[in-house]
Amino acid sequence: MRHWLMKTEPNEFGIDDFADCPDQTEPWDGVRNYQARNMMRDDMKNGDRVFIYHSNCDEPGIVGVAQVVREGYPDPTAFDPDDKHFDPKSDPDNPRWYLVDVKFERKLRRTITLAELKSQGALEGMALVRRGNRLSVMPVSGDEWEHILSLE
DNA sequence: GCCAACGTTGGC
DNA sequence: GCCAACGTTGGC
Repeated sequence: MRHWLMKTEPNEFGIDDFADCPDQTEPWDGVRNYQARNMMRDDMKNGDRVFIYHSNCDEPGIVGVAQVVREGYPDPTAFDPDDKHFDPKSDPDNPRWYLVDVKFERKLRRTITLAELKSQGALEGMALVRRGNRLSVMPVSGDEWEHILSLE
């Protein structure tokens, strides 16, 4: 089993919105980055666990844990002209964008902030804490996962 | 295939 | 709101 981290903007879709959605399950649509796409399409498997991270907000950091419950499939929002993530170059016969469904597992007792993550020597290899990182889906090693949970 | 211009991300 | 970092686009 692998571990991951997925970013979301709390003013768009935060951890509380996630906890409130039907079946507590959400198709992680709208990702338009090829590296992130490849991980969702090829690497994320049912049962993999995922940190939910709040970005672009007052207190960026890890706020919850989720689980992959449906493996990569074409992102329907790419085909919908009325959707803000519509991509006319994504052909239904040859989809450009993929997503996974994730299920809310729990909210952390507190936000583990980006500042705190950056202060941890054990985490300096994480893509998240490196400068200029813009990936919205990224792998987390087993050791990093355990270390982060131990901070809670 | 290079690379300048442009758009987006996201911390601060 | 600023701006650095990065990805994408498109002319050549």
